[in-house]
Amino acid sequence: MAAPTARREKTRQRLLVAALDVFAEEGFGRSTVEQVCERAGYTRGAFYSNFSSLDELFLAMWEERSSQLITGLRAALAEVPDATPDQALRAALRAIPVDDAWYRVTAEFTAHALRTPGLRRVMAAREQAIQDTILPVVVAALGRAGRRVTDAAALGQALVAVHDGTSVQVLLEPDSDTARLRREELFQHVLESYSTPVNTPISTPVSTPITEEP
Amino acid sequence: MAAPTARREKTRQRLLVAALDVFAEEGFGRSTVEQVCERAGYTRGAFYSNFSSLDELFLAMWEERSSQLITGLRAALAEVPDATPDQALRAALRAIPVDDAWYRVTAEFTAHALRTPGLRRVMAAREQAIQDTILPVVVAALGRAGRRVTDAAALGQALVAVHDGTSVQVLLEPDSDTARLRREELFQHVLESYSTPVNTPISTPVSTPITEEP
DNA sequence: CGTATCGGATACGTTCATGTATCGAAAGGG
DNA sequence: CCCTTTCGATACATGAACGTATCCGATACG
Repeated sequence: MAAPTARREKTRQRLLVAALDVFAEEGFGRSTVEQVCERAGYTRGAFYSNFSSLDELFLAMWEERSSQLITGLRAALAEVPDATPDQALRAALRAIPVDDAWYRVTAEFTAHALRTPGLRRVMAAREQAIQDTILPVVVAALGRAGRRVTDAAALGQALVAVHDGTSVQVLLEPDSDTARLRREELFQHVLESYSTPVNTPISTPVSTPITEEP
Repeated sequence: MAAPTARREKTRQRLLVAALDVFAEEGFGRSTVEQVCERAGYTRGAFYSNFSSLDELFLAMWEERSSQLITGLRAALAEVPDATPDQALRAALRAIPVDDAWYRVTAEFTAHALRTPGLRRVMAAREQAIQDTILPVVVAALGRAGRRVTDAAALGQALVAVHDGTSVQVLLEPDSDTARLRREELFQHVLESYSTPVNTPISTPVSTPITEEP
C-alpha cells in the first residue's frame, strides 16, 4: 500500500501529460474526464482510480508543471554563474519560453485560483518561489555589473509582473516580434530602475522615495 | 424590424449583466445557459431569442464591458487636463480599479481568445485602443513635467503590460497592500525609463546597460 | 379596439458526461 | 507456481444541459 507501484505511477503521469494538452485545447472548464482519458489512452476507470475529480487533476498537473519550470530555470541560471545582467536575462527567458499552451492553462488556473480561496495561497507560494529563484542570480549579476539592488523584493515582484504582462502581448502577435523586442527592453529598464551604480554615491530616488526595510 | 424595441434591448442588457456575474463566479467554461438566464430572471427561451450561443454572449459581454472601461478611463483623464504624470497615473488607476470579478473574466477570455483565431484580433484591437487612449494623456503630462517620451508605442505597451501583470499580484494578497504600492512604484519607474528630461541634451539610447539619467 | 407581429415561456426529445459498482487481468509475494 | 492484491476496463443508472418547436401574452399599429 505504501508502494506507488511503477505501473500506477506511469498511468498517473500519462494522465497528467494528457491533461495539459486537453486543457490547453478545450479550456479547463470545457474539458471532460473522458477527453483526458482518451488522449492518455485509458478509460475513465483509470482516472477515478488515480484522482477524485478534474479539479484535483488540474491542481496536480499545474503544480508539477510549474515546479518543473522553476527547476529548469534554476538549472539554466546555474549554468551561467558569471553572467552579466543581460546574459542572465536572456538565459532566463530561454528557460521560460512564452509557450502558448502553457499560458492558456495558466491563465485559466489563475482565474480558478482567484475564485477558490485555498488555491490562492498555492499560487502566491508559487510566485514567491519563482522570485526566490531569480532574485539571488539577478542581484549577483547586477552586482558584477557594478550595480546594487535597492529593494530586492520589489524587483522580484516587478520582474514577475513584467513577464506575465508581456507574455500575452507576445502571444497576441505571433507574426511580428516587435512585442518580443519591447519585452526585453522593458526587462532591462526594470533592472536598471531597481538598481543604482555603486560608484555614484548620490542615489536619486524616483518620485516617491521608497527605501523600506521589512 | 430595424427597431430593437425597448423590451428586447432591456432583456438583452440584463442577460449581459447576469453573464458577467455568472462567469466570474463559476468560470466561463463551467457556466450554463440556464444559470445566466436564471440570474437574469428569464428562461432559456429568452436567451436563444437574443443569442445563438454562450460564446456569442461572452464576446458581446466582454466587448461592451471593456469599451465601457475605456470610455470611463477617457472621461477620467479628460477631467484632469493639467495633471502631472503622477496625478494622471492615479486618475487612471482610479478609473480602472483592480476588480476581482472582472479580472477573472478577462483572464478566461484571454485564454479563450488565444485558442480562437478570430478572437485574437479582437483582443489585439482592444489592447491597441487602450494604448491609444492613455498615450496622448501620458505624453502630455510628461511633457508638462519637462520630459519627452522617446518611443511612445513602446511606452504604451509597457504600461499595459505592467497593469496586467501587477493586477494578479494585487489580487493575490487582498489583505496587505504592499503589492499595490509596489505596483505604483513600478508604474513610475516605467514612466521615467521611457522618457528623458528635455534639459539634458545628451540623449541616452534605450537598450544596452547604461547609467541612470538625472 | 382589433389585429398582426414580436418576444419570451413551456414542453418536448436527445445527447452526453458523471460516478459507482463490478469484473477481469496483470503484477508481486510466498 | 499459485494465490492474493492491485489496477484499470466495462457496464449501468442517473442527471444535467442542450436546442428546437410550439404556444401564449404583450406590444405596436392600423
